[in-house]
Amino acid sequence: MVGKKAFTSKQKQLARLAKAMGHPVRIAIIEMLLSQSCCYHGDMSLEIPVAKSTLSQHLHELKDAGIIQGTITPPTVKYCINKENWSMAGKMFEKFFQNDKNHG
Amino acid sequence: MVGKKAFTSKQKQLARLAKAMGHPVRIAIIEMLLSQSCCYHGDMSLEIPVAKSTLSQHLHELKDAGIIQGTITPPTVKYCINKENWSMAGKMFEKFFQNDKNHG
DNA sequence: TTAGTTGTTCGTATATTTGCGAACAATAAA
DNA sequence: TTTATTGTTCGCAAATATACGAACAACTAA
Repeated sequence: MVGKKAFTSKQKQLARLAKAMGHPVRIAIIEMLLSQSCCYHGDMSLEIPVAKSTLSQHLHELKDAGIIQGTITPPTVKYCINKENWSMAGKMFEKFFQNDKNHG
Repeated sequence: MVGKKAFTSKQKQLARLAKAMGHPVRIAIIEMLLSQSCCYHGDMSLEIPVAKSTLSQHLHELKDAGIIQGTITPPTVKYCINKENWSMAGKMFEKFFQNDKNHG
């Protein structure tokens, strides 16, 4: 039990982002938001094969991970990608896949 | 219940890869393998703060997802990144983050 | 106020994940 | 054969994740 290191915050953050993307429903949500700039729960509900309550849960998880944002525009809720965080996430994954430790 | 589309195999594959990366232990494993070319269970066990049986489970998951490979070299087992699959995964994530539908 | 629309939260059930130690398997060494 | 080393699998417990419909909240329109 000596010498074992705790996880770094980068490792934890990357894992958190990956986990948030680790479900087909959430991949589909992100793709819709990326391709249409913004979308409404109802729109997504027509395309994605889960109950609206389940969709809401997945949206909540993506929001929690910082990947998307929601804005209330009664009676609907408009979701969009959190562009700043999405860009950061993209860079993290890029570095990870390149294992590029010298340009960070 | 009309008009809902099943998930594409790309969506499912990306979600599967993301899910496999969605845990700090598995991120740490991949980082070790990327930086040292190859590693042994025992080496990783000294660095990563989980029981050896738990580590074995995580290695199994990464193998299942196609990210790593294991070769028995008695009495140890040598793990390495499945470079071909890793490269493909990198490209999938790259496209996803760029939402680049015109160059695939 | 009463309906209607949209989306979230609640309550519940089931499935999966994570984790550990014990037991096991495979091999090498004595 | 016995012992030691390495790593996996088993058995179990606890925590999370997934999913659904019902109920609810917030707002708009009649």
